[in-house]
Amino acid sequence: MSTSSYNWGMSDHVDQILEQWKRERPDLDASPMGIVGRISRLSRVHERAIAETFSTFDLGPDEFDVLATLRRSGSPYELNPKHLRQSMMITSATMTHRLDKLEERGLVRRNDDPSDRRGIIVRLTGDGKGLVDIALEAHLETEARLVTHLSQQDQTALAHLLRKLSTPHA
Amino acid sequence: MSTSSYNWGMSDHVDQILEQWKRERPDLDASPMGIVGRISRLSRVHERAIAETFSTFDLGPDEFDVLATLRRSGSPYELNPKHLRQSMMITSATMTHRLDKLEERGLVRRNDDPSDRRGIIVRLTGDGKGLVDIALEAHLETEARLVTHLSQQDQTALAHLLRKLSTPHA
DNA sequence: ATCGACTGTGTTGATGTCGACACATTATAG
DNA sequence: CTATAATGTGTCGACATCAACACAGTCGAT
Repeated sequence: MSTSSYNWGMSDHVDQILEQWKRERPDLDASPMGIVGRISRLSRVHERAIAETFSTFDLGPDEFDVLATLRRSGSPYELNPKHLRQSMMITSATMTHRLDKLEERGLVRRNDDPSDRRGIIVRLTGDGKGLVDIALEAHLETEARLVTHLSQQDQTALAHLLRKLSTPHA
Repeated sequence: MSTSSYNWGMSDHVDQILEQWKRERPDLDASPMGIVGRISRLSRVHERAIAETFSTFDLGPDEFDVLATLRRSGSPYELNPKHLRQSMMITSATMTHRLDKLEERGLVRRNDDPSDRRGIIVRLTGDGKGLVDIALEAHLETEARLVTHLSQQDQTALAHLLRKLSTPHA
């Protein structure tokens, strides 16, 4: 049982699931799992590979997300927690915790927001910028490796379809 | 800032990220994010919608996964924890915890494995089967809703490309 | 038949995440 | 201007998950 390591190129784990449902619940159409299920599963696989890359830099994917969001926002690498939260779809509790850890390590700093006394502004430090800049290169190499076995055309087509799926109000 | 609600059908969140990297790190090719990043993000969005559906049945997606794996394995709805773990890519600690909860609620039962005294066999109870059978229908409706704005052709093409991406040894 | 390596399950401690709430500040309605 | 609602950040308690380890049972080489 569990033909997990044998794969002759046509059937993946999700295909097996679809076949099982077809047999057990032929009254239902499980085809959406062909998309949703694979996305969920791929996401888990990718996250592990990515986490391994970041472990080289003593970073978690979560921490990298914060640093990278600040980095790509451009100089002076400042954003408020609300923007960061919305960008990465996490709650305020999680963001507070992440920022605490990053601030302890000197990778970001929290400063007062001059325009709103409730708010703060998170700023990438020099150390933070240096770390994210090198981690980013390793990260992109990992991501490239995860998709290399697709042809360039397939990669383009897949990205296009995923973008369509991401925008319900098309 | 955050043109989040403005969307004329071409640009999504990941596109904005790609543009930012292009500006800040033009030396790097961030295009793999067009696939990996979207998969990660879609997975989070989907998981929330799916979790909401299951909450109707006082189930988490994690618990449903166990019940559904047993259900679709067919009568007598028995699998060992190792098979379940491999199928859903979690550790033994997590599986033990999930089974504890499901067993407390009377949805599964742990029995001795007659062929291996180390092992056990997890069996779906009548209650468990009843619950998973109705939860499955609601779940599939949710999943169908998540992909309906793609044409049938796009859905087929996307599923096909995702399967390719899922099988590195093609 | 025996000894060592491996396997299946469970335990423990740590961590990341969330929901619900708290507090101060800002925005809005009258 | 004042009262009320909304907002930005943080705190607290609960929970799912993981890595590392523990232990009993099985397998395999000799």
